[in-house]
Amino acid sequence: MTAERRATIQAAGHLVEALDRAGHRLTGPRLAVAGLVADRDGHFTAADLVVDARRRHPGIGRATIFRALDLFASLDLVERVDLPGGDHAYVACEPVHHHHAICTGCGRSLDVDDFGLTRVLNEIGRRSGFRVTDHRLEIFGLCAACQAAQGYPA
Amino acid sequence: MTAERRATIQAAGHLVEALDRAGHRLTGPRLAVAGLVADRDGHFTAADLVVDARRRHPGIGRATIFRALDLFASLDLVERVDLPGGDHAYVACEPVHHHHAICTGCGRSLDVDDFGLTRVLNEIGRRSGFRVTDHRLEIFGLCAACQAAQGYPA
DNA sequence: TCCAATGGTGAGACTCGATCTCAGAAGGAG
DNA sequence: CTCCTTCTGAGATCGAGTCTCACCATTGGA
Repeated sequence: MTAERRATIQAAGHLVEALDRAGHRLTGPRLAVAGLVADRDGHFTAADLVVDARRRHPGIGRATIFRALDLFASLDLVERVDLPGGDHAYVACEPVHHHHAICTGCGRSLDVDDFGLTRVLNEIGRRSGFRVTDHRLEIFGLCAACQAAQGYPA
Repeated sequence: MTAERRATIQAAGHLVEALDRAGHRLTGPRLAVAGLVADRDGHFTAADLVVDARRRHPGIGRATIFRALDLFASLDLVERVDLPGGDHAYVACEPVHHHHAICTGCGRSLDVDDFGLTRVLNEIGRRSGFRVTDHRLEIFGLCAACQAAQGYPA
């Protein structure tokens, strides 16, 4: 168990470190979920993780996975996104404000910073009298690799 | 029934017209749902409409309401938005591309046009190689009226 | 070393929004 | 009116997410 634990900590390094820093216990199940999240490439649903867990860490309960995801989300280690179809998904990400560009081809997501959005929001507030307190921008499209694969011109 | 039908058509005029134009039947239940949507001020959940319907048009099934909302959404007469809490809601809107600013005080929503967002998205695409095909911007905050009510300085 | 307090866990029941199914009821072209 | 198609209501069903509860693990104090 200790070897597996060490391997997980290595794979999910920053997740584990952030958990520790926030004063949460580094339990086996949490490390396992952190590992599954770290191994995921792109967005995933809670159900995806449940399936992964059943395969790679049988014995972990569904509730524990939801709890771990909630915890990660509360620490901004993971973010909830809403797919165009209305499904909820999660994306592992850095704990700073940014947005996600989600590739509809491969499902990977790309962190995107502000690029002037704040200015646009300020403009909206100024013109409409609306006091913006929160916002969410989700971008959908094709990443460079998927464009190439589908023969788009560069 | 015909009088009620005429009244509904008047209240939910553009919804009904759009349905007709798209070649869908103007049935009683659909007109009723269209009327409920038109009477709503701000965002609402499917459950809200179900409650409204039970009161004002008993006899309309739950499934019918969901089907009508799906239909309206497919015609861009109504848009699905995802509230910060993760709930799904709908907003009646004009069938042109725009975004919603949702007031967390009163729940009303304000249609917002582009205000430079397209430029931001283009910039994102240019810098990252991502080919943006779709996006969703949701803005949360306080409308002018709610700010005044809560004593914010102008 | 023991003990109690705190925090975490698995299992399974439960909630509730949303979808599906199916028999029957309307719309509407002719 | 007749017939075909589309639509509808009722209720079953699904499924994501939450809750409860008894039990386990870790920690820090004595």
